[in-house]
Amino acid sequence: MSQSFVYDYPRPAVTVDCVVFGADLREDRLKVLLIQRDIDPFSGKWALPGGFMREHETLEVAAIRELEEEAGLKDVFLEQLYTFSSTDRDPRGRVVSVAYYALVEPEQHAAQAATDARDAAWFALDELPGELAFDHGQILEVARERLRGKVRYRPIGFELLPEKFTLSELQRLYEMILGQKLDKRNFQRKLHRMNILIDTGEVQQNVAHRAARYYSFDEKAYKQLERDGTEFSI
Amino acid sequence: MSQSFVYDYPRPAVTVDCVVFGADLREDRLKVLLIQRDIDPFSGKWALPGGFMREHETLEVAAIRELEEEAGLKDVFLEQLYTFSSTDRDPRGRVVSVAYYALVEPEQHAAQAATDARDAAWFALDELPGELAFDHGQILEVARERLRGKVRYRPIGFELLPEKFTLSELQRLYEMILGQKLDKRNFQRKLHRMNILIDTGEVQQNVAHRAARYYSFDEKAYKQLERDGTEFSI
DNA sequence: GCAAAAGTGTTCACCGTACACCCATGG
DNA sequence: CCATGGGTGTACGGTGAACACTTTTGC
Repeated sequence: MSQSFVYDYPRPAVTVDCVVFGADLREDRLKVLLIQRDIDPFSGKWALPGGFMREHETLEVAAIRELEEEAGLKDVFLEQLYTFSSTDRDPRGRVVSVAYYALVEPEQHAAQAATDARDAAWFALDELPGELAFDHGQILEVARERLRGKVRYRPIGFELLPEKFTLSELQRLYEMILGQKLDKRNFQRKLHRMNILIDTGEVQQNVAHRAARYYSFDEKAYKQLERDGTEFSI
Repeated sequence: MSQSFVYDYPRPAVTVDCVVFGADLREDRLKVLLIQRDIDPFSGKWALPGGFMREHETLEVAAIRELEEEAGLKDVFLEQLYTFSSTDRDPRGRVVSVAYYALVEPEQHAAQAATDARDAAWFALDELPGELAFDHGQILEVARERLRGKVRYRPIGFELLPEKFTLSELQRLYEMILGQKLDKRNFQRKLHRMNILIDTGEVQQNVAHRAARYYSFDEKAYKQLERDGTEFSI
């Protein structure tokens, strides 16, 4: 099939890069998953997990594969971010990179190094291990901006959250992403009004204060709201 | 440089495709710029203008070049839409396509066929010339959705509009994009409140009704609002 | 004078925002 | 009993939405 492909110019390579944000509710800050490169270029430097797309896979599949290969992460819901194409972004030659981003719980996604990576770890966004490889610092900035914009207009989807969560946890997550404090009463009222929360009936156990209720997302109601184009803002 | 590139897999090709919307204020409807292909695959079919990225250009540059080569369009402000990578989207083999979109005035951007195109023309969105080549019908749908979403949260920028325009023209443009009627008084009040309109002092000439004022966009004020993250909705 | 589009205000309902106190639990 | 976080209501201001008439102009 591709043998018969008529194409006169040298082809650029296509890579995927993944910006996986981890909302560390314990430490109350956002982290990002990085891998330490073990091969040149930028051997020893930290970078976003990612790699070359293969011939028979889509970009999404490549991104999911690379995340597992390089950092041991599975079951991550990725969303396409942007495609980067500066001519000098890779010293090896012409490489176009399609970036994806995701938001997960770092505790449930223990990072572990694998192929081509000396190490894999979570880093707080204000404590990055030096300058990242390639243009990954720039990609990370674009992803942060996108995540902030996204969360402002749409409630964070069920894909991005634990099965069960308390409203305080959800609020802390929003605060981390937006980088600002929110009013507890207003936040709770707004979420309740959206009718996308299901009270699981469970409550926190063994906490030294009044136990919080656990909620889960009402996936059906949420998707219906998305279809209706219902607007939200936090 | 690219000779020394270590990469074991067959490389996919990279193309750009451009969804150029034309707001035809006279006919009160949205059009899209298409070209009729003159080479296989899909010879004779209509398609989005686009083509292969070359080695020493960025995707943006490639998109601008292809728009001029294939349809004679210049000075178009493009925004990246999405990157499509289904494995079967091109019968010639593996092709990843990065789509861009834009909104222009069709009168000021006369389409004319050129390289690889038998013809180039504007089509109303509900009168497309049959099924488009490749997955371009799908790309077009994604672009429509994006344009609607964009216009709902941000006022249409100065890049996308004539130098001078009346508020009715602007309203008709919004109505075309959103596919719904808007209230004249509410629309005008909202635009005025944003403080991004400059009254040019000019008025319509030779119209069989009260002459409308011409406005232009206050680019500086608009960018300032964007920086502030000021929210709008129409 | 008439057809055609421009321009202009008010009312209502809803929502975002600001703000403070009592409740339940473990230690 | 105290420290900790959970949970709740109200008042105000702003904005989106609905709604109709007068003005200007060319013919």
